[in-house]
Amino acid sequence: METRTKQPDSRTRLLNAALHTLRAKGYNATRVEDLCAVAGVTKGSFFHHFRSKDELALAAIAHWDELTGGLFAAAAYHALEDPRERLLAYLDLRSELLVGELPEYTCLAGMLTQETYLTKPELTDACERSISGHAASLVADIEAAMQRYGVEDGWTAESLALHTQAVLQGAFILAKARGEAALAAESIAHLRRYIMLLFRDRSAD
Amino acid sequence: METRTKQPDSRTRLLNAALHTLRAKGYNATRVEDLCAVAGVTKGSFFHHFRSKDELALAAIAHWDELTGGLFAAAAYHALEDPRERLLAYLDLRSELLVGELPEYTCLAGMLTQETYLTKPELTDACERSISGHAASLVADIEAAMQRYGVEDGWTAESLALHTQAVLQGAFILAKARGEAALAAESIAHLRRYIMLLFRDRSAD
DNA sequence: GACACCATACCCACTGGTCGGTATAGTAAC
DNA sequence: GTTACTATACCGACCAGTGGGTATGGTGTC
Repeated sequence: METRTKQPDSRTRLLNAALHTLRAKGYNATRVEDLCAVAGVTKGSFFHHFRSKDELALAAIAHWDELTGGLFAAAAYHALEDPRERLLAYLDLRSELLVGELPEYTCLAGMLTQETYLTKPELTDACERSISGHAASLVADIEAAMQRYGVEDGWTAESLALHTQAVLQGAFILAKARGEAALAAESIAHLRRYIMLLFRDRSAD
Repeated sequence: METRTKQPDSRTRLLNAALHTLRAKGYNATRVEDLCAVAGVTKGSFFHHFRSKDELALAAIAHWDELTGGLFAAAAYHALEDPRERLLAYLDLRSELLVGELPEYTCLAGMLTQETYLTKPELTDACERSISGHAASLVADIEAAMQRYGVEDGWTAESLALHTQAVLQGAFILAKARGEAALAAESIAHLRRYIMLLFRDRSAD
């Protein structure tokens, strides 16, 4: 019976097409029909599943959150005992993810934020929640590290968490401008070094 | 005779309108007629001065380079004796520039890079030159600081220069997502702390 | 100083293509 | 026959770019 090479359903195919194409071309330059072509469905099908292009973008962000949320939640480093090591391992994972074509490892939320700021408030909000939510997942480890390494320096765990996201977003822009993933990796390496310098053994002091 | 409140000519008004509107709405969402309305000229005038919307964007980036290049070249901190202090003062200046409405302090090149990557190669190239050129203007100070503070750590001056730009770009995205400039300032503060940690007096070691 | 000529700047009505979205009819499954 | 989905033809708004024109000022010539 050979169930037609078991593809995901049309809706999911459209969402996956959106993840790829939106990151590659941005919101405005992506045509509904581009997505249909990539997903292998027709426009009729598209508007059956989504009321509008905007609604698809919102759904795509939700889809993105689900995928990435799962990826990081399942990562092995959460088992590490030292919270600083957990943070460093998180950055190492981010570096390892810089493989393949550029639009494959770039952040959807960061991309859309830039473009929809001021023109599509609901989209920007969704992106904000996505980024802030991901940043929030780092706060506990940062707080624990601050405690363990006796850091009391006038900055909050939340601000460092957001800073990590800023570095990643900025690294993606630089990588796009130059067309090399290596650049992004170097920026992450600088951030890693910063975290090592922040949380260092004070025993010698 | 009262020369009619001395406005710049139409071409310059269009370029200034482009700096503002492109940063606020992005390339694709900016209509030629939006720019004309802001500049107070007609579409006919627009196409008299620029062959196409693309060409205007290129001219806007050149205009941007000129303005920002002048701004940073003229900054007072170049007179400081210690190269580390020059770097820190550069970051302080970047922080001080975070005033007014968001699209006023955001980076045009970073914005356009995101959006035109893969769709408008010439524009992306121009953005890349703009960002890389600005980063390059920091390299000499970084090298001097590395020398003075005896840093030999497996990273290059160029990579730190690019990292500063990545942090700034990322900070702008976060600020857009959350709608507050304060966020960008905090990221710059983290970068400042990193540089202080990198270049610190080794006399106590 | 009057005339012819030309260049630059500018205006505005229009067009031709594009694209989000709709209407409608068809098919598969149960 | 009803529900879920897909296909195709089409509509209407929008917008980059055009074409054909005017206004102004300069320059050479007599």
